[in-house]
Amino acid sequence: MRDVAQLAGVSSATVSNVLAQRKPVGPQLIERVRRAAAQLDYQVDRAASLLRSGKAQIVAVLVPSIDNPYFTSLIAAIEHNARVSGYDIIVASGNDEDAIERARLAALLSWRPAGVVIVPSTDAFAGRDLLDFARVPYVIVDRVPAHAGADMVTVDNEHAAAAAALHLLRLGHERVLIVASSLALANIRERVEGVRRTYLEAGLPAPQVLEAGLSFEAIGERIEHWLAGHGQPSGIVALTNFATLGVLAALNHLDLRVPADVSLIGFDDYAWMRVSTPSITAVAQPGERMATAAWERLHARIRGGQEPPARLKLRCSLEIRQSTRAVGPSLHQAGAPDVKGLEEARER
Amino acid sequence: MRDVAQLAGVSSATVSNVLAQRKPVGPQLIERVRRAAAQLDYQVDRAASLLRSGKAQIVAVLVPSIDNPYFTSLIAAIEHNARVSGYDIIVASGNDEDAIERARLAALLSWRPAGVVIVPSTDAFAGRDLLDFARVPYVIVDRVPAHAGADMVTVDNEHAAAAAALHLLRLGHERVLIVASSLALANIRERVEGVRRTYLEAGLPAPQVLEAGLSFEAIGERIEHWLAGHGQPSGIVALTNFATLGVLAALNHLDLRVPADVSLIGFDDYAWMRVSTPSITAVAQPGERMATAAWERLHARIRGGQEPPARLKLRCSLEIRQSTRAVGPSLHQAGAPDVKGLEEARER
DNA sequence: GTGAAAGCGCTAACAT
DNA sequence: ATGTTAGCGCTTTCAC
Repeated sequence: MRDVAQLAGVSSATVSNVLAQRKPVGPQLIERVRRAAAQLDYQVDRAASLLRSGKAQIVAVLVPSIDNPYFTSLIAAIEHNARVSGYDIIVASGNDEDAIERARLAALLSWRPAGVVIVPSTDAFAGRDLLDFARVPYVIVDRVPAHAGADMVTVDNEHAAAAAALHLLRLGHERVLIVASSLALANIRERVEGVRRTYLEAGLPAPQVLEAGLSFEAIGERIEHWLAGHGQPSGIVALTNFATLGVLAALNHLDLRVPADVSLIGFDDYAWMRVSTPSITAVAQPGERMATAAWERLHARIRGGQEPPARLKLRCSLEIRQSTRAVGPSLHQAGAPDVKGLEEARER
Repeated sequence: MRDVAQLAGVSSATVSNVLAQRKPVGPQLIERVRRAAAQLDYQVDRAASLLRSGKAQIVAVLVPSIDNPYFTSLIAAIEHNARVSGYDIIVASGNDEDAIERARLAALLSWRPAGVVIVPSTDAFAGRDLLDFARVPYVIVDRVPAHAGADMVTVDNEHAAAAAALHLLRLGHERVLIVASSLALANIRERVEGVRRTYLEAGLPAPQVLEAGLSFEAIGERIEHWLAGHGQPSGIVALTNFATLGVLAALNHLDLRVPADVSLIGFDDYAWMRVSTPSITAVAQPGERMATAAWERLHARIRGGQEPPARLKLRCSLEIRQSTRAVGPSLHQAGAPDVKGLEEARER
């Protein structure tokens, strides 16, 4: 930096101000400094900058698992947004465990990131006190703890699940199984509730719920076991992408065909769902929009925004494909009025 | 740190030495310092540490794309290994472009990472000079530039592709299409060569090659177009995961059944390939082993290892599933001696 | 084996 | 609008 200052014939403070666009500087000096910096291939030493200013041009991203494509697509979108604004990202995985989440978060915070994007590993949101103590702006994505005075971006889980349920309902499915990952997560409970309410409001018994776990291998086994013990539903709603995979694995194993033997609605929307045979009807979460919204919130806070924290709920869309088919008498065609009314109420 | 030193009744230098385990310190002092640090919840300021020492406990990971599950699984595995050794990771995407790769790499290097894991965006390996200039240890993964005096970890692409080809050959497939992403990448060319050589050595004409692009939507369209113009092969080898998806999309669209109408071997092995109907025969790359090997190399260099750079080639495995089936007279059952010989030569 | 002191390269506060 | 200067918190060198 000294060299740049010398070459441009200015002080180091001016170089700093030009490069960080902090204080107003005369246009000719700006030009001289820029040229000198370019000529010397100069890059600010982020360590020194960070040490002095106390803030890094970095945002930390903490997700429950880096192996889950849902979270990695979130990371990719955040990375893109952050980069455009000149921030690098550091990532870590909480491994679905509170203790690890805390430990990883502490490590990330020691970089003094300008902001943090966090998907809590559990509803306990074990990292909250660390974040608050560090006074770093943060935004909570996807999983939402009960009480948190912070910005949050999620999807409308109940609405999404209700749309899926309504689709099955219209196709005449009365015996439906919900495959949940873990009911300890609020967003999963909301999804369960969306399906339940839709069925109850239509005057049908509430679907059964299977809590199958977080890893897709385990999920497959549990489902297989459940189906053996409870008999076959006509439709299944899988509430996560791993649950969707697990259901398919189990059905394959039991030699049950989709949608001939059982209809399936998955959660999350991936390329393979479009190309598999049959293609999979699925609830598509707006991952990119979530990431963009989260970044906008965080960026505003980083720049000192003081609006009260808000919770943003985005709508999912139901991508109807080949894995769901009509069975028995269609309630919709039969013109059942309560279902029709429900539809309008929910799809407004 | 001053507080810790005071509480423990020692100098700050001693605190530093204890915490970083740099110089030998008396066991009682170690204990006192440790206790004081714990009591005050002390964490070293990484900025100051970095500024003074010039090295961060960070490794930079640069991949061509964060949207590709192949690369994200690599990131996940690297993150895990690095974390165990006390390093955080910063990630960036080169977006499959040399210029962006260079720019992102420059940004990452300004953090003075202890090491870099890089999957070059193209064979040009545009970041080489930056890495060499920064004198930072690095390891090149997956894609290997022609000349590079650095540690490299790849798979044996030619062998893997040959195994896939051999499988089709044994099943009697003589008219085979290779769907490549981009022939500008050496690893893709090696895969093409593996298939070609296997067929040529068996006395059969070389399979045709379709260069379909990097995005899976584009790939699907190109394949559809190709099939319309060239007629239908009996078997397809897709050389990347996106190519595999693209092939499936195209076949679906043309209403061709797998494996009844055409057999398919994919590249990379994901959960959905196991559970789709039919399940997809695929070349499984040892992603986790690659990441572990890469980390071991890098870690050794970070600690000052001076062995000459080496290229490590790992073996892939062929996961045989339902998407491939025998057609016509099986060359294998017919006991064609050249094929048999080939098999032994390649599967040693 | 331990402590004292210098200084890494930058930015913020202040002076001009 | 620009320059001067102090000091961020640690690690390293050197003296003991």
